[in-house]
Amino acid sequence: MKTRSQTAPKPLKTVALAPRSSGSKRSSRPKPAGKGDPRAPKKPPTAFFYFMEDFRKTYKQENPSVKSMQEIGKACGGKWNTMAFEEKVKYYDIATEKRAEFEKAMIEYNKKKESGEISEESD
DNA sequence: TCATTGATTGTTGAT
DNA sequence: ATCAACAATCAATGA
Repeated sequence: MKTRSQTAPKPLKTVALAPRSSGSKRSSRPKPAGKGDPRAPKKPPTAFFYFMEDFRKTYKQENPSVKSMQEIGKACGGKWNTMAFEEKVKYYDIATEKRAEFEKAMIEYNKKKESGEISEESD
């Protein structure tokens, strides 16, 4: 409800009227601004990641032989899909709070940039 | 690097 | 000029 995301597939507008007109495939990010940013707020882990932290331990206990995150990741995704929203909401809640802080940090970060770019702290 | 999914951000297109 | 949507990249882990 507050955030725009949260897996809320809403009907589009422009897309409905103009599906893909103006052929312009923006393949790849035109301007990777977040590459050389001095102190750009990094993205906080998503609910899935938080769940993974907990799942990792559990999975490791049941599968001490499995150390590859690749396999755990698949297992995580599999279970994540079977998990009830009530269980997931718990991780969503954590991630949501983190995002709130991240958003705030991003706003200030943008302001700084707008103000006059951030001085690269000469260490 | 790989895989998982979610989330964010940026750019562009259209009105 | 502003809204809306898309699209791609990134986030951590652990060998």
